[in-house]
Formats: sequence, C-alpha cells, structure tokens
Amino acid sequence: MGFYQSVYEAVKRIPEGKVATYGQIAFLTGRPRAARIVGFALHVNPFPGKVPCHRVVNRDGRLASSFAFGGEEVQRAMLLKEGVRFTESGFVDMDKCGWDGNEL
DNA sequence: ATGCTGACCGAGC
DNA sequence: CGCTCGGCCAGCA
Repeated sequence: MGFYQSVYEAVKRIPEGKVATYGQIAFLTGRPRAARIVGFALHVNPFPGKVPCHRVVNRDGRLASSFAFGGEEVQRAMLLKEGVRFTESGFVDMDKCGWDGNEL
C-alpha cells in the first residue's frame, strides 16, 4: 500500500456537488506539497465508479488536461449533473463548490 | 542509492 | 493578466 491508495481514499470523500484541488487532496493525505503525485495517482489508476476523479481539479478550477474517462467535456458533464456550478470561462466555481475537505 | 518524470502550486517578470 | 521557472514528493529503471 503506497501513497496512491491514500489518494484514492481522500478523493472518495469528496461529496457530490463539490470539487477539490490536487493540493487539497495532497493535504488530506498528509503531503501538502505532493499535489503532483495526487494527479499522477489518479492518472494511472482511475477506478471507475470508485474514485470520482472528475471532482478533482487544479487550483484554477480548470479540469485536468488529460481526463481518464474520456475528456474534459465528459468531466464537465458529470460535474454539472452533480450540481457543480461553472463560470462563464468554463471553470468550476470554486467559491461555492470548493470542498473545504473537512465538511463531513 | 541516483536520476527522470509527472492530471501541481506559488512566486516572479 | 499571461508565461516561465523552481520546488516539492512518490514511483520506476
């Protein structure tokens, strides 16, 4: 069991209608500076239905450059379906949908 | 152990 | 406001 496993556990804690940044996940795993590892962890092991990697975005609120499930458009559709709001620029509204990481 | 890589983040120009 | 650079940390050859 490596750091990746901890990442998946943290991502699964993200509630619907909310999104978290890679840095946020990294913080929950105990490695606030390991945001890059978080991204790569989801990239190499995107468990469909188990780890909602579509709820994980970068600090800009923008979706990942390479989404494992198909593409940014697919990710955006799933987030909209869950109730996540988007800005005119096509970014996630972090102000309302930004997960504190400690609400639950 | 060393070096390279990577879905990042923050600061600087 | 947009791009570039360095730092950070885990996994792999």
